[in-house]
Amino acid sequence: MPVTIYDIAEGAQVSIATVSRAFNGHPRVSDATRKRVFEVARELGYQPHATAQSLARKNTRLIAAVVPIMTSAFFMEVLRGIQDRLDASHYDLVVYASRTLDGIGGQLDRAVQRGRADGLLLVSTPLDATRIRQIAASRQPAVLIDAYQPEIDSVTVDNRQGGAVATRHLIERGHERIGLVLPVEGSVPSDRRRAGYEDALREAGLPVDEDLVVHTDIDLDHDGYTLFAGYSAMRTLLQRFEGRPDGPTAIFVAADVMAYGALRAIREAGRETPSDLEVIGFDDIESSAYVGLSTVRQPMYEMGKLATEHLVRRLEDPGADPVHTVFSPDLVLRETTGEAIRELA
Amino acid sequence: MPVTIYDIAEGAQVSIATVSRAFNGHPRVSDATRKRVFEVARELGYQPHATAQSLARKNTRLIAAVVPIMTSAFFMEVLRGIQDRLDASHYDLVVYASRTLDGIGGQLDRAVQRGRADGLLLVSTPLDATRIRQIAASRQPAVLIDAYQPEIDSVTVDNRQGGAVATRHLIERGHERIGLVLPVEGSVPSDRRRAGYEDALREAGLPVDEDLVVHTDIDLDHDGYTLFAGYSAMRTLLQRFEGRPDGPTAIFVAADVMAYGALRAIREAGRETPSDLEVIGFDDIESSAYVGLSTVRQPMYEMGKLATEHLVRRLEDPGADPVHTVFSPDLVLRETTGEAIRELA
DNA sequence: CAATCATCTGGAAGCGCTTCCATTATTAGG
DNA sequence: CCTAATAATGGAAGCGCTTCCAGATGATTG
Repeated sequence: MPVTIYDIAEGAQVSIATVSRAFNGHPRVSDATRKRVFEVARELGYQPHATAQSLARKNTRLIAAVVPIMTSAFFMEVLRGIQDRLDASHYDLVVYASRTLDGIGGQLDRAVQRGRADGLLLVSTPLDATRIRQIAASRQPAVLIDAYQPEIDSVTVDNRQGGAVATRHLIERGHERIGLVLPVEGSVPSDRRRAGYEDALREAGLPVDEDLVVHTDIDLDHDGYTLFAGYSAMRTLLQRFEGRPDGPTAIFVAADVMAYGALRAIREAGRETPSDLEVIGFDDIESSAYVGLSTVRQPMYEMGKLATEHLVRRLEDPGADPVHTVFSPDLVLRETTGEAIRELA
Repeated sequence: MPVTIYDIAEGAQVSIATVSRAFNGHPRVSDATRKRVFEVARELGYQPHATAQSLARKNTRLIAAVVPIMTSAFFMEVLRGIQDRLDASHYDLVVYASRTLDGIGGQLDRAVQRGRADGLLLVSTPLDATRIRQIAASRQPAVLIDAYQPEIDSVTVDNRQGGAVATRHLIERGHERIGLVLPVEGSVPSDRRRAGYEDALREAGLPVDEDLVVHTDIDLDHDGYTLFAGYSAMRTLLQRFEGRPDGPTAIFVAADVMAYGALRAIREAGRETPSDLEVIGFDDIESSAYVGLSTVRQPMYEMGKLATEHLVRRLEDPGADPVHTVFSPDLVLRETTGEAIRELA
């Protein structure tokens, strides 16, 4: 039989109220009593019952994170940031991951169930008006990561600027025919990266050529942010220009994982990176340094950490106005855009 | 004010007991009443309170997963398997991740707290006798993944066989000087992979040369299962044989992520894979197909899924004897051991 | 020395459910 | 038509804690 607060009350000859106060560091408990309580608790191996505490306190000390696509290294990094911040708090993390984007609604339903969690972290989760109302109705504070809604706190990166930065770099390297490999059409982050790509081309007086742009038609349930989607889209692009003189000499791929797929497709086609075709990605996941992939760095870890910081703060102060943090992406140059290979730190 | 079972009892003119029964699909509720209850509940937007249910039912419908090192793709894959199985159940997943191996104890403490979760999934978690007692004392069923203890259910892969399979392949390809790149000494899975490596060498009548083996001395808090650890260990190995005629012509790296690091180190040294140096890894994480890394496949997704299956089953039948499932690893041949590049499916 | 105050403690209500037991209404069986 | 089942429902206890309120005790003050 598990030991309860009653057992230790009996053992220490006090009421359960006092035991509870002792455990919660309430000041109005004499040192002698507190010591006695702890002593008995230790002997009996007492542990407070988390559920009972939750019910009585009206909070669960649980944070729910809703994430689509467990596959991607992006989410891993964000999760690390979340976890690190949470370690410093008394919150535990419930993960609602869905393999498909469609499934995300069901996960959200579970996450917002009354009495499940105290707060919500929504990673790359597209939200329609109904969902927003649902979140509001749940009265749980929420923070979006890699997504934006005016009425909810969010932490994002400036995707448009990132797209521009990547493209400008390729232009500066002398490229005029720059391919763009994208996940599905309609994904907000990549649509904005595309906008940045076009900004940079126009800025440089270069034409925007639809032929150079390819959206994946693969892995739609992940919005195409996968290795295979990048591979397959790149093949499409290569085939499109096969034997033509006006093919791209550089490619901007909207995500590092997709870029890995693209690099593979390029190799399979017997072309070389960077000599035949330069490539730049987006995200800077950990392995990209080793692959030598130039990319636009998104501070994923920091985004997760900061979002959690905001959430924890909002849990203490629910009234505040929504805060939107936008990180600036950084250009990271490596071998796939012509840098010499060098030692890693 | 959130709506409770009392509100809907009042609205439907029944007792709270009946409302509860209606919601839990209890047979002894008339159709008319059930309908009325649901109707009122819908109107009022009622949702059962998860915490209150947990307390009354004495179960949380939560599974705790303890995982070290959120970094690695290995855990991602396992987590996907867990999540997929969980989706088909009514359990949600609490993730206790720790960035360092030392931190894992603290996470475990949280995970086994009374009333926190109904069951435990422990991924690659080294357990000492104290911890095992702690788990037993918590009375939660547990399943180990990528770890073994006689008294606890487990799902593992035959690491020794995997090490042998990888090494045999290199031997068959004509190599006699085969390097071995390992994480820290003392990590159980990699020690067994090493044993397999030695098995294969002896089998073939080749000497086991300590000079060819290198353990990383980097990222010790992750047991060295990192890109950088692989990179750095490989550099050590290359330097050791610099200018010598008896250097390795092939390398077995005990984990794919480490192999990525090793490949980088090889490239930096101006050597080529596979022409100068063949490489085989262990794990077969998703990106390895794209990198063209030969490896030994560990069915990570299936391991996560099966472990969860066992756990869920044990939750219903706590008495059963421990079950130990051992998967056989598969050899996957790609470019780094000389296969021709070919299209991905 | 009575009045006031601060400190410590216990009683009891309550958090929102589930479920056992008892009760009532209904139907079947003889 | 009466009794025995059977079905549907309500009352109430209980899950293990927190916390409000009040009481008791001892210290302080004029």
